[in-house]
Amino acid sequence: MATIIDVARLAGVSKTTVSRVINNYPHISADKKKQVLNAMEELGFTPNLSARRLRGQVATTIAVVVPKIVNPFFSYLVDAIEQVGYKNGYQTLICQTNEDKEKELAYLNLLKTKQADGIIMTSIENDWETIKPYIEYGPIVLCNEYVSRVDVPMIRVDQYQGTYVGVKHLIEQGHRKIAYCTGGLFTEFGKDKDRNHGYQRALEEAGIAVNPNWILVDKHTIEDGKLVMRQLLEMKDRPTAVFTGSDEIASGLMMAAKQAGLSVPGDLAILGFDDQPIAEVLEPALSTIRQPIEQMGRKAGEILLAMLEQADLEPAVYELPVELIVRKST
Amino acid sequence: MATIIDVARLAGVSKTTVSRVINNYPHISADKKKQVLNAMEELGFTPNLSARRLRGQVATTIAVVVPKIVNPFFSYLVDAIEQVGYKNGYQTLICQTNEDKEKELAYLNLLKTKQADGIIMTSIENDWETIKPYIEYGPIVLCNEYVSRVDVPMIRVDQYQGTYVGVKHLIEQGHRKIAYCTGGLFTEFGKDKDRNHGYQRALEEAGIAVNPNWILVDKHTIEDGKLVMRQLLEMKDRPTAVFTGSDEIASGLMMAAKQAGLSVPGDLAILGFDDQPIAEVLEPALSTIRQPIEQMGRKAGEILLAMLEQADLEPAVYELPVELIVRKST
DNA sequence: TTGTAAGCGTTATCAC
DNA sequence: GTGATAACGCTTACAA
Repeated sequence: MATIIDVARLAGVSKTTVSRVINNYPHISADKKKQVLNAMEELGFTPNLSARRLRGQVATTIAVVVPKIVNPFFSYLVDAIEQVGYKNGYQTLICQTNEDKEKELAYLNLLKTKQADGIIMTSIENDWETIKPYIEYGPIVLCNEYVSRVDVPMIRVDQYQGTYVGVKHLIEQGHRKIAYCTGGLFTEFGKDKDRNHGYQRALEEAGIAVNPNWILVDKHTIEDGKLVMRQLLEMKDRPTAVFTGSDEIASGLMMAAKQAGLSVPGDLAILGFDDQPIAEVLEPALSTIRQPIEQMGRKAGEILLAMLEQADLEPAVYELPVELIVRKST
Repeated sequence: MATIIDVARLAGVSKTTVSRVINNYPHISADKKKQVLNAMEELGFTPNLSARRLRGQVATTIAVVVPKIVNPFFSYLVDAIEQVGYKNGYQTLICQTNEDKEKELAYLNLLKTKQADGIIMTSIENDWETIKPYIEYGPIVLCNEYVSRVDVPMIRVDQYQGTYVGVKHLIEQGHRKIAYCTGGLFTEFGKDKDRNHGYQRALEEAGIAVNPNWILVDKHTIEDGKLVMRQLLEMKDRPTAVFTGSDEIASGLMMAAKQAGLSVPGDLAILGFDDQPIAEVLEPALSTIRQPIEQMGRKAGEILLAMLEQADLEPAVYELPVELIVRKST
């Protein structure tokens, strides 16, 4: 590989001058600049980023932490972020935790070792107290996931509202026995908390009590959805509608329901979350809560880049709207 | 950030010794080693990778070039590669070209600048002659995509066989009017070529002539699929079956077909390609050609890592089997 | 077994 | 406007 010295030699200037050309220094004579440019061209020179990183503070890489890239929600998010990054000359490092705490920490260390200049986290495995110290090493932006303390910028959708509106919609369709099937847990943290509250609040307003048997947690995949349906079928007292935490669980539910001879939404109404491509191709087409994925990704990317340019950006919470999409499954 | 020098100072040894501990040098006294380890722990030391890269030849990053990460085929491929990488201490850099030649070249430059130690390409935008010179800078493995000259290892499935078997299956179901709808082009290069040949060969064997009106190229998304269906509907002489290049196109086709009141497979048989999750949830469930995505990714990762360890690995072609999955749409 | 010192390719500081 | 030179943090001869 050609280095700055080779270029300098060929152009008959010092390496300082070459460096100045690379970095668009203002005061360089036109002819020397041209000589350098020619030499760079001739040698096929590309600056060594490790060296630049080691030396100065070039920021060129952002890392995106996702739990599972095969989940369309996250692949679309990554897509949006990557586009913003690329447009601004940044590379995107994709970090898949597979919901592993260790792996998440390993990826956070990218910040420490300056392999990544900033990180966008779309999921959180460790406690916030464990993660927080890393902001010392570079900007962290939370996108999709969030925590109660505003130490870092957070891009979120109003999960409470989304769930509330969804469950309310089911109630308006005449349902009183509404199951709740979520990818998270039924806990008081972050995203889960808000969704839970939305569910509870909607029921409460309609004077309906929560039935703990109908709370199904930690469900993620199509396969999980099928399993859940089997569980529901075995119940003596069966819900007539299910609010799900993702279109994928909803898909599994719908498949298993149809297979069991249930009509959707006649015997069982199913509501998804996300509005992924799959929602539209299902039969009946899936009603769902649309998350503005692309907007979220773009916003997260833009904010991280802004923080990289001016380190003192005040962390804020950016809330994006969700939307109820009524199709045929409810 | 703590450096090797800080650790050395705290441990009361030279930085060489620290370096040796980091790199598991054999001959170090147990107590000095312990001192160093303690010091590293206390300071929360993490080696600076830019420095290591600049100095020696540590390989820690592989890049995966994909056209579109939101395409499940590629997100599953990336997933498999990432897992292999992580298990062996490598990071995975995801490079999305969006089918842009410039962007592909920009990503190939990662090799040149040693930001990536090796690259797995799952798609190719530029001519092979343009890409080939980059192998000078580091190993390149082709996975899914392939070219006729074996300059680099290639992991591929027998696209010819897949297409041939699929089309033959349609013929066996009694179809004689079979459309061909592909993501690529109807050309004589790489993957496209083999698929085309498979289609032509199967027809030929059954004594059926190719109808150019039924060759639809450059179709990728669900939306494309819908559009294609509209095209088909306008034809006086309509095919009774469609071989598609991906489950996504097939989904779009199926949606539009049902909307137009056509029964699948009664009025129109539809065959997908890939066997993505979506294939199973469609109604009727989609018959398709299954690609061993996970295997492909794993193999590609393993081979790249092997090349990184021993540079002189002879490039070979690894062919993986495809499988016809008959469901309800054919 | 351990330490000293040179150097990887770049940029910032200072001098001219 | 241009050029020496010293860092950045690490590894690796070479010496001890």
